Amino acid sequence: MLEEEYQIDFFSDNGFIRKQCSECGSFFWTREMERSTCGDAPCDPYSFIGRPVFKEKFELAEMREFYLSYFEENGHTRIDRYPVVARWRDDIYLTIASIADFQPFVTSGQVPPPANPLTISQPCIRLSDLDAVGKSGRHLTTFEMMAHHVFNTKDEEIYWKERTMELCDGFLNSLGVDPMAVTYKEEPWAGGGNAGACVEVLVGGLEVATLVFMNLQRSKTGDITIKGDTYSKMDNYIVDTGYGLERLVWASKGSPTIYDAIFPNIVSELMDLVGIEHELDDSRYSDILAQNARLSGLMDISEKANLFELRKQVASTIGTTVEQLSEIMEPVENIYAITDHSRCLTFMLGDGIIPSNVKAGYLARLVIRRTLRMMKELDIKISLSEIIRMHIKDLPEYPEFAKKFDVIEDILDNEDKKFTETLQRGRKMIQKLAKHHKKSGEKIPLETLIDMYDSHGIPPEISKDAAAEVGVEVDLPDNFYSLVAEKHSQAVEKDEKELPYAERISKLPATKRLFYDEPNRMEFEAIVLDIFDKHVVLDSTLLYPEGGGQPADHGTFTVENEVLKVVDVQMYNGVVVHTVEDLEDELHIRKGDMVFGEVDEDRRVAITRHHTATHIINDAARVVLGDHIWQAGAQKFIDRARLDISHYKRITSEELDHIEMLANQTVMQNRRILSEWMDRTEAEQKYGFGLYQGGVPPGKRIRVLQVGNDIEACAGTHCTHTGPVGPIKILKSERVQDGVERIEYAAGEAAVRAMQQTGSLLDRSADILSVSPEHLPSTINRFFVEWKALKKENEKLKEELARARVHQLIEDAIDVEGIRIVPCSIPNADSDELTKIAGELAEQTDMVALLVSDVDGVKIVAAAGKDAVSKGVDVGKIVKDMSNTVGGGGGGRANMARGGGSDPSRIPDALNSGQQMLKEQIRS
RNA sequence: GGGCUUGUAGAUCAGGGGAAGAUCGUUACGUUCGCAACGUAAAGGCCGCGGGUUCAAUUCCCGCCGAGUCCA
Repeated sequence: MLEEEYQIDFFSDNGFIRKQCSECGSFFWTREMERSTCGDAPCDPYSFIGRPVFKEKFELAEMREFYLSYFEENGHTRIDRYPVVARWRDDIYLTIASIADFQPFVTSGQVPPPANPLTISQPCIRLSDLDAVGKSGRHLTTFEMMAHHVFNTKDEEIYWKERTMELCDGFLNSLGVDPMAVTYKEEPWAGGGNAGACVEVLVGGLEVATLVFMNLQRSKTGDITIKGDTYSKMDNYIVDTGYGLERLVWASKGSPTIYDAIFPNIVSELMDLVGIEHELDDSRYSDILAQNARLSGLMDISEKANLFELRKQVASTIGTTVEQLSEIMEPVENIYAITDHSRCLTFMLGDGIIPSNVKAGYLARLVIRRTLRMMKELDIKISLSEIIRMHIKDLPEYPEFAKKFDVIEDILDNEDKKFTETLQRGRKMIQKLAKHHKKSGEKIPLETLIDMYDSHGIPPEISKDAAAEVGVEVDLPDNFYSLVAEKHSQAVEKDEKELPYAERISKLPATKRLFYDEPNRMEFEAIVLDIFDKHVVLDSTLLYPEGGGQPADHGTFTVENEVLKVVDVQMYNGVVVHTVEDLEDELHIRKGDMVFGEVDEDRRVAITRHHTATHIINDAARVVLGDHIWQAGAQKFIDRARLDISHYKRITSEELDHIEMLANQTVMQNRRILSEWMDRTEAEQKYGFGLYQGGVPPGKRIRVLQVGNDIEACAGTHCTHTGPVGPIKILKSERVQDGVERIEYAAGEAAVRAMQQTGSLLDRSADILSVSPEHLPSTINRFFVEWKALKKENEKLKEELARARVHQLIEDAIDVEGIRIVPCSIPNADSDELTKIAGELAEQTDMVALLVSDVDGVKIVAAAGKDAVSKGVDVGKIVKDMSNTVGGGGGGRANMARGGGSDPSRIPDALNSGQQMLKEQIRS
């Protein structure tokens, strides 16, 4: 990053000088002439612990309010926080920074910001340093990023670097900071395809804010290189700041750890429960924690080796051993981590994440299981939801969480149960394996441990424990989890679908979409703006382009008696592109032509009904299942539609019936469906992010659709009233992932057809049994029971028959050197019968049975008694040979073999040769 | 979205191309005044569903359905 990027008048006007850090070499600005280091770790250690840097102590709510009102007073509009689950984005699951709220559409300039300049305190979740949480004294999974943002365009600049620095410095001063303790460090920033100059704000060795001046975007032809990538200037340039609320509170209190600063009540309550004295007043005790935090500020402790190093250093400075120190630290660290994790879960679950085995839900489950494990380790008797209740009480600024508590409790009980089951299963598996290894006197190999974790979710510590109980050792390397990561091959990055003709399309004006204002009109005239291959762009259209889970309309274009079938319609940046079927000698249609267009009405109507039905079902499902459900996807077809919703249990058939009934009641009430194009920001403020159930549409204005109590941003086609949707029939539900249920249903004529189909299925089935459909269940049950009884009886009879034959066959046996052999053809006996007879015969230890039957080709079964086998008889070989003779194959063991073939005419030959072989085996 | 594991008796699981097993539970009988315990015996299986390969599939292959789990 160029030096000139940091030549800001603010610095020179306010007595700052630019220096180069004697430790790390980076440049920084300071008011203190003598300073030689940049103020950042590891060049400077934390100096604020025990020596708060601001005039007074702040609690979280106080600091948040202080910050927001400071920026309000300085011309910023305060806006509400966004959810911690980034539902408006498909590239990240969690909101990781305040700027994430405005990506991609606001930052790219497609959508205006809700206010400009604005200020916000955005709760964020980052799980990347999960292992350090609790141990480092400063890491959190959840934090609030307080920010002021400015979105400058090439036409209008609100403010840029000067004002940003001024505001930051002013804010710190109003907190009563010692101006000499503040340094501003230069640090190029890059992330998410953007980059820019950045100033890190350091107070007392702690980074409390980052000021990013985002004005670059990644570009292959760019002339600015940062961290190996090339960038070029953007038309828009954005002030992206981030002030760490929790860190500022920590700095204001100067407590040994950030945890003691931000949630002291819950920490001490948990300490009480575990029976640890958390005596921050005890200077020796708080010294240990402070020393730990100071030193860990200087290193990355995500590696176990580094944690040990940290312990060693802390132990030596306070004059104790690593073991003693660990004994003190570990329970405390776990309590810090539990408190942090449960706060994280409060936000996650409060904002509606449902734990699952995929996506954002998996992250929630990951945190839940870590927390439960630590709670088990410390033997904390209260439930996780109780801890969450404490957080909710501590966070009155978030009244929305309290309303969700009952659901959260239910979800967590469920998760606890599942985790316990998984662990039980795991213990059993490990112990079984361990017993096996104990016999051979080996350790359990690492590979097995990785498998247990990877495939069954058993943490290696648990595996180790379980194995130890059986007395088997386990090697558990420090880098276990990175070994697991290695096992997962790098995912191949798929190529972005390159849009053909992108350039030509970008030059065309947005197509007028007529179907919103005139939903019932099916014919139109329009002018051809451009044609490429089979793609036609018009100035206006009635055909709906695929989007929002609604498939494209079909239809026809007529130009001078030539009819073209439209088979696909897509929209790119507001330009609707129609694809027609086989444009033969391309010249039937030219730029500037007037075309007569017609929509395939049956298709449109069917899809429209299903789309409206989707909203009705969603509304009904929320009533039946609860407010936590969230649309996770939807697709409409001509004959049915499906809706995926987040829900933490399986939907029961009673619930499904209830949903279906409510949906049909909504239809029968023939309620009006309201649709309105609204300013995006206004809509968000009025209806919240529930609008974006089906995804976030781009654009300044969005179409807000109200069906029953369901209000969503939706660009699809809809009935004007609920009545015309017609009957709604739920077809089935399935669990598409853990935590996501799919409901499939048909509406209108499709529903009638579906009901007719099930009806006819019942009628046909009932017909076969000559009963009426209402007697089907009992009749089928009777048949099934009878069938089982008959099967059993049949088996018994075969056994009896076999025994009966056995007597006869024994009499016919041929004696060969003390071994009685029975070569015999038994017509019409199936292979089960042969097996029973042969088995029965071979009970006699000196007997060999060679049985052949002509059922379904040829079946051969042979069995030999013990004595016969010890004399060298191997019926496996014999059957193999005989089977070959009859055109098939077979084999088995020396005492029992089966085979068969397809040529019954050779049965005598096979029997003869088998008999010969047998005699040879006995004699040799 | 990608990977791995898994579906066998009411429950927990073993087995594995050639006659479906164990333990617990259930029932009956024996012992007992009765119960527990013990002994003896029995009942209980579309080996998840549908295809394929094979003389033969619960077993191997493919698809579907269900369950579990790791990762992005």
